[in-house]
Amino acid sequence: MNVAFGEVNFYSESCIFRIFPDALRGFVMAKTASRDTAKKRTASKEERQRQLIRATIRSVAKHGLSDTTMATVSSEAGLSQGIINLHFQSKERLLVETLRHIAEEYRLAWETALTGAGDSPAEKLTALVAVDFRKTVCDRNKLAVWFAFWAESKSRPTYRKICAERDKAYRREIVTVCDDLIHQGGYENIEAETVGACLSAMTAGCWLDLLIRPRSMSREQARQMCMSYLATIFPRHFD
Amino acid sequence: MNVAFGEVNFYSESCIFRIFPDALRGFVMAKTASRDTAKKRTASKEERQRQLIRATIRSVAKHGLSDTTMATVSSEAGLSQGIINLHFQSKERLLVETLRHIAEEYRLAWETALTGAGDSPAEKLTALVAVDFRKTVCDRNKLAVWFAFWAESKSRPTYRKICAERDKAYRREIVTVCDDLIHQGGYENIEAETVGACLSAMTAGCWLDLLIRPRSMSREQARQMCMSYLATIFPRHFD
Amino acid sequence: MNVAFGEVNFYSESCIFRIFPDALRGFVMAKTASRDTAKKRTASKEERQRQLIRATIRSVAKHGLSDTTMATVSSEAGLSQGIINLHFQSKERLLVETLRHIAEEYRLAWETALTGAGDSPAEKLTALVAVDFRKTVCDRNKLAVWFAFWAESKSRPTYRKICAERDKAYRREIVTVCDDLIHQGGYENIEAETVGACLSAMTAGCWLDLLIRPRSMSREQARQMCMSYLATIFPRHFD
Amino acid sequence: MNVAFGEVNFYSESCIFRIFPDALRGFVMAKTASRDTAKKRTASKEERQRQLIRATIRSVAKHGLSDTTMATVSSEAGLSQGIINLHFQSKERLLVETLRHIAEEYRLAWETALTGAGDSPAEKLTALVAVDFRKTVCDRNKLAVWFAFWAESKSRPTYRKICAERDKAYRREIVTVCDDLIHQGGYENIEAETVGACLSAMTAGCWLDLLIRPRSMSREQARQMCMSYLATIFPRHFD
DNA sequence: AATGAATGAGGGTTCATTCAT
DNA sequence: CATGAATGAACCCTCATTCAT
Repeated sequence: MNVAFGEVNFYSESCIFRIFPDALRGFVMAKTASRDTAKKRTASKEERQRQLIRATIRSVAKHGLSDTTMATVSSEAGLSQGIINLHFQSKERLLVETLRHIAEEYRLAWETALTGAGDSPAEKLTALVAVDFRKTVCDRNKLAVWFAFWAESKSRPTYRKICAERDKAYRREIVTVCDDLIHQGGYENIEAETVGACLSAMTAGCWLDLLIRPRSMSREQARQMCMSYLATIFPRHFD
Repeated sequence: MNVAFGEVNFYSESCIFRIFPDALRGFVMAKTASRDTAKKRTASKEERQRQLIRATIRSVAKHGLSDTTMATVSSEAGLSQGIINLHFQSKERLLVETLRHIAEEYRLAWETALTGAGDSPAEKLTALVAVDFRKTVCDRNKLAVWFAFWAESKSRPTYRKICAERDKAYRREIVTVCDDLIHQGGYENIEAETVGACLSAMTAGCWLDLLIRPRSMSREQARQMCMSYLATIFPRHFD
Repeated sequence: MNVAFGEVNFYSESCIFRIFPDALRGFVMAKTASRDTAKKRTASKEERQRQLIRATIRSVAKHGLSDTTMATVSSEAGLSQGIINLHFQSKERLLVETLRHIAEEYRLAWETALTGAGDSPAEKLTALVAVDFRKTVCDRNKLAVWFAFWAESKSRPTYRKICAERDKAYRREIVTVCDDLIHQGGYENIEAETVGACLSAMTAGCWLDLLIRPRSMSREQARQMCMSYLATIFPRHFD
Repeated sequence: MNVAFGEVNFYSESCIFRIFPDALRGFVMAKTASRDTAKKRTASKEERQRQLIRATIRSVAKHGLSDTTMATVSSEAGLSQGIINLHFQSKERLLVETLRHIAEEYRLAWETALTGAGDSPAEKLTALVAVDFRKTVCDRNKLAVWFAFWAESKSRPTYRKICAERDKAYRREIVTVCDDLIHQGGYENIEAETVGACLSAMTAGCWLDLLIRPRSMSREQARQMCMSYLATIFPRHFD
């Protein structure tokens, strides 16, 4: 009934431990102890959790974070009331896992993109920008979730921490790549830090536009905007 | 007791009608009709509303929008529970009025800045950027409110509308100024629209950083980042 | 604006002390001590109270007792919020005085009617029945008030007491008249008590119909129903 | 702990569908579809609703309609606060359902009585009058509820409608029976309509007395009063 | 593992009452 | 005498959580 955007190929089976890195891992491991039946149950357990996280994303996008209740989520998932407490113990934990999920998914996306990209810094930058605006990452539902958590992160250290970690890793990567490009490309007066900060800021700003004024801009246009910025900074490598 | 950030010079007395432009204006006018006592009562009424809006901003910043309740707001204001319904009828209206207030304050800020700035497009752009990062506008509490409403605006047409209006006016202005600069400065291949979009995106992105990673960047650094962007686009007019 | 039924000649000036027999009397007396100005103030004071009682009747009729608030009453009276507490100290007292008022008005009405009627028991009975269905007494607003208080009287001794007093006096009177008629008219097997009870019950039942099914019956039809009952009981005196 | 009056033989199990005739029927049917567990749950659900309605009746009788709150009802039922909204969505619906319940119970009572009575109109009339004053129908708590709703029915179309329907059916029946009696018994000058109206009015009036002056009259005395009225109208069939 | 009836704390709101003007 | 802004207790209702099934 409720078909969400980008649910296909949600993430590959192999990386399940990245998705629930902290608390759940031990739990999952414990359960996986005995073989076959356990495996089945475990799989089903994870599936349920992912299903609920997907439902949470849709609910936050549809109703906003303040109006997302256990009821909106479980009904969005087509399941019963008590299911969330069964799998996540509390609403707070569901939300945290949801944030962690999209953060992890994001990290996975650009790490994968980097591996797939060419070796040159310019190609890497292009790949990183492309990731930020590709369908699965830049899905409007997920943007709604990002902004919901960012908005609360001033008052919720837990959210802030998760966001900060995601951000730090990404920023480090982009600065490294920029630094390479600056040195390899002979761009003397440019600071990698500044370019990284500008590019990140621009991306976030574009995401905001895509979220609240979806008609004003497409994902592709947003991407080109960021590329045009790179072109002014690194004229000999982009256009 | 509760001293909020940035309450000094909240806005000048003269521009009260700009702050409550729609519904309240008629009301205020009517009440001000008869002399002294009325004036006093009216003043007190408006003062209460501003006081409550300020308290709302602090509460949203401190607890987040989901955890902002009538109790947190009224206690932040040092007043009783019923006061909000007395002045705003409902929580929803208080929130809308708070958003409207911030939006109007923002518009007023850059309009005033434009009038005070020199005649050249470059000076105007400089002034516009300066406004975005000046203390009263770029106050972290207010940023928290902006992001809170942006986050909900996908699911709340009312919020979206208010945000969109604010945004449209500002964007139009900035594009006009850029256009002037492009033509007067002889920048051929540059589109004013794109520059405006980039600058706006960058500002929003910087605001996000200032909100959730306040140690990573100061307002002044953010401003310089934006100026540096302008410098790469309009090298003969900025540095 | 709000013109109530039967507000003209609300009750004659002379019987003011009947209307507020208990608590208010001392109060009023105290205030009347000094002459002219006092008289004026007192008059104005009573007028306010009557005005508020009339407003209460309209409000109970319009909104029901559960939805009658200090606000509905004072706005119905065209006066300010605090006025009721000023004159009646509490909502409860306003309601009690309102009940007392219509009870007293009712008593006054049939007492007056009896004095005006002929000397024969039959004429008296006719007059008593006529009172029950005359416009000022059987006004639908007032019926709503009667039933509102009757409905609550099981749980409110104060209401029950006032209602009971009104009722006892009336019943005594009607039984006396019936008794006279029985003896004078030579109706042997008839008990005055029973006839009185039946007639009272019928009246109350007709009032109910007039209140909740006003189209099913007019006041005049109700009166004739009661008279037809009397005709079957006292065939030689009514038809 | 809270033993209510007249809870014995609340209504027979077989007639559950009469009690919730409209909205609930479909629901109940749907739920009863699958066997045992469903049946059990459904039964429990209905039981809860009846339990709450009984508690409502007691609360209205004890505190009056204005002072009947979700808290008085749920505590009277020995259940938690939220239970009412769980089963009836709102207080208003609980009240409406309570009125509907009493009305339906009343209708069922006299319909059953008619079937059980002899074939002659006189026997039927006797049965109808008996029902009006039998313990389960003429319970003082239920009378309090009837009068509470009648009192509000001027300002609440929903209540008025439910009362009117109940009344219309009953009145039609009683008029039919009277008509039969008039024709079969050769009572020429008597109008069935009038007798029906008188009898109904008398019943309502007696109910009022039983409610607010319970010591002045017993149910049996009230019944005899009504029978004595019938005896004066139809002397050859009653005494 | 999953359900959904039940709970009760806490939410927004109403409203009788107070009091400075 | 009269007003109406302000209070805060108590209202109805929601919803995260529990638990019997």
